[in-house]
Amino acid sequence: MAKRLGRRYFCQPADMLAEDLVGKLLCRKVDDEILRYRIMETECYYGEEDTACHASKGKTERTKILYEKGGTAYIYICYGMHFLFNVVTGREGHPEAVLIRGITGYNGPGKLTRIMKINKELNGEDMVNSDRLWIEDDGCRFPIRTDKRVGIDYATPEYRDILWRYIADDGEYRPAK
DNA sequence: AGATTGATAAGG
DNA sequence: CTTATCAATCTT
Repeated sequence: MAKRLGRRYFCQPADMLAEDLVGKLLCRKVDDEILRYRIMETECYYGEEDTACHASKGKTERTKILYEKGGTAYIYICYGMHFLFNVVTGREGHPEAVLIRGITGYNGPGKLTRIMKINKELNGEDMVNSDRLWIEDDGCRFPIRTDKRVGIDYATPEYRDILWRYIADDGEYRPAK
């Protein structure tokens, strides 16, 4: 039986959640229709000290969402044309989040937001209470492999090379790139 | 390898 | 105000 993830869950550290969210069901309701897709790939962004994290330059109009409580949706436009979707994690006041990079059938962070109609309207949505966007656990588990994060060459070496990308390794899923 | 696309953040 | 940059994707 699938159960919805609550506040306690989202308040765990981002590196733990990034790994644990692989296999969970990302749920989106639009026009009384519920879309459910399984999360197959994530990345962890952790704190102002993580030079790949948007919050590494401190709190701004855009990044203030990262400082919200765990379970908040952080959505922003990348390269002028793609929405990228993150789940804020950890304790309120500490900027950390998990980027959802892939779901079954649609690999790539900009593709899944298009398919699931996730847009900037949902930036700041509280996924613990929302009836538009939430995550469920139906008990599904995958073996996980890790890799370096994608597209963050601007980060300092110790954070550029850290293995904070988590990929479902079920022999089926093939990540983009 | 190149085009696309517009928000964001920093600088004058 | 201007400008460079960007957690990507598609086409050639």
